[in-house]
Amino acid sequence: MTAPKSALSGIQKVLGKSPYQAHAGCCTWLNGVFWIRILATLPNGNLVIENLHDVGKIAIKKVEWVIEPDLVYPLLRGRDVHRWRAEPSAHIILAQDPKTRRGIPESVMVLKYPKTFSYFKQFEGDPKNPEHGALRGRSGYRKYFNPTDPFYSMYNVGPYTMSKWKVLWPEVGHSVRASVCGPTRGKESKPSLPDHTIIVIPCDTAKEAYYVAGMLNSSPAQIAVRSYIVLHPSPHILEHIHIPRFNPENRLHVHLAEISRQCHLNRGPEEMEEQIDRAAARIWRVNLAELRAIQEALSELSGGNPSGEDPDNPGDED
DNA sequence: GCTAATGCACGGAGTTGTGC
DNA sequence: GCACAACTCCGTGCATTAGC
Repeated sequence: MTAPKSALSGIQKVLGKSPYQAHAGCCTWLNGVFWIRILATLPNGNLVIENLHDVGKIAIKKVEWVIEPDLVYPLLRGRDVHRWRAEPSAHIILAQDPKTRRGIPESVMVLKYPKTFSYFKQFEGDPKNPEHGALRGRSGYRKYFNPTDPFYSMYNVGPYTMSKWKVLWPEVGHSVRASVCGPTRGKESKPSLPDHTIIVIPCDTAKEAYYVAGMLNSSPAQIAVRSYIVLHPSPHILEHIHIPRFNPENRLHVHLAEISRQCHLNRGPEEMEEQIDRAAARIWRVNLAELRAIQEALSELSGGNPSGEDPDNPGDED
């Protein structure tokens, strides 16, 4: 760990193992098949979709298809998650049972979701000699699944993936840019699913999610993270940053959750972030002098941008 | 307009944990 | 101690930006 000396005493109060567990998002190994754009909704509810054929390194043919809406979820990519903001930019087809951690059996797919199954079928590849760029040829499928498992099975999909309330941050970057993501509003009330470049903490309630995001985005947590990671703020962060379990009876916790919620509504104006820092500092018992030292050190590390947000991606451009 | 530098996301492989 | 399962971590290469 490297950090300015003046900030060390404050940072030490933040360190420790967290009771929360973080997970990577779902891994497809062939995003160009599973990631889609919805072009239209038909009167019977079915969706006209186009695969995001050009998102990945592996060339995929471009396809327009009609599928059932049941297995389509909003997709959060790394670029969709910012500090205090997470907005899905595409959709993903999840033909997976989070409990068995296998794809939905083909026999069920044929009966219940024949259009979605036929969509996948065109990308299946030769079962005996699966080529690169086919679903059966995916490195992960070959490594983790049997040829008898559904050929559209995915990885890193568990109950946490389907959690209604989540705290997320992108795995790529020099800091944690945390945001809360709840169920989508309106007709399509489905959880947004993170891709595998996003780290997820499942939460029971909205308040708990706002509390955890507030703690992670606070200056004490930010500097602790930045003092030891190089590029990938992965789930291991919670092995080092101690975030006490949310207690709805604890007024400090509830207060922090409320400010964090306001930051999400207002995209984190500076005066609110100062309140976040102070509330988080009280929870960690970091005194005011230590907090000031941390904020100054963070400002130096960020080149005068203590929030840790990318200067070219402030998150309030729209 | 071209080249170099930088940032970041995708895809894959290594590591750790668990059960027998 | 071994085999298998689970999943995190990171290298590579593409896209974007900056400098000339």
